[in-house]
Amino acid sequence: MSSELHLSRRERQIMDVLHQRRRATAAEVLAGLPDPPSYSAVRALLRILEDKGHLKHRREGARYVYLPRTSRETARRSALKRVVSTFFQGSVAQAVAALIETADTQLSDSELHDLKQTIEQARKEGR
Amino acid sequence: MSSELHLSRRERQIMDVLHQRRRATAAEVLAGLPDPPSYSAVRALLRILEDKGHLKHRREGARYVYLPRTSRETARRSALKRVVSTFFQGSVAQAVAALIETADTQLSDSELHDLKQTIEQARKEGR
DNA sequence: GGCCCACTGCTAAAATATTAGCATTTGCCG
DNA sequence: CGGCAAATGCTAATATTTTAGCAGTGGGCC
Repeated sequence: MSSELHLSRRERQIMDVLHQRRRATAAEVLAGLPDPPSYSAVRALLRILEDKGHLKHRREGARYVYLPRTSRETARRSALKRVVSTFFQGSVAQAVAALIETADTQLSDSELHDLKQTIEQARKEGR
Repeated sequence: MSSELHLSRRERQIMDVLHQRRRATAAEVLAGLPDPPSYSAVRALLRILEDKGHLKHRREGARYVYLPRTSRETARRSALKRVVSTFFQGSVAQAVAALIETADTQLSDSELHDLKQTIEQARKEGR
């Protein structure tokens, strides 16, 4: 949880690529980085991140495929939590409203319908 | 927008404190930092962030009060956008669902009601 | 099997971020 | 109006991050 705060700039960028793609080879990570450095720079960082426990790798044929060590759900939750607490003073309701109102959002009718369902269910469950 | 990606670890931590508090003195920023460094270290960073255009300061009596340069709305939007794209593959609907379902969320009945309103309005506006 | 290409591991140099210390300024209060 | 407490500005040292280069390894393909 607090670990994210301690990541350096490049480390964070790499973890972002990994979370976005779920899994990636070193070459794919490189391709996903802004102002991409050299290939071996990326691999050095990947090794460091693995040492620190932020990711793991699997051998896949000749190469390594890297994956975040944190589960998808956990990572999502903690990312949202941070945004809500930093930018919305902890108000989930405000954050949801902002998400929906954001101009380039384009929620479909059926998505909106589903969301209402989700909300209704939350209400019933007494959250 | 891309600027956030280029912030160093401490710079980011400081901007987070500033966004959370809206405004803060150097001492308050220091208090809000994890593994707090020295006071003058914080002030050096504040000056750097100001040079880079990420924040501004106002004189207030004897001291400076620092503020983010980006508007609240813009900062919120871009933070959400980043999370949605990194952790939810761009699906706003999924992100909203995750926010609502998060266990420690505790949305009140009236908040849920308001959210439904917001959604209904989005639907009407054809978003 | 042998060759080649694409990958990995490691290490040391360069660039950047982070820090503390000290000199200076400001404003309040007796 | 003088002095003190609490700020700030600056600079140079230190720590960390970031990088590239080179040597080694694996595996597919002829």
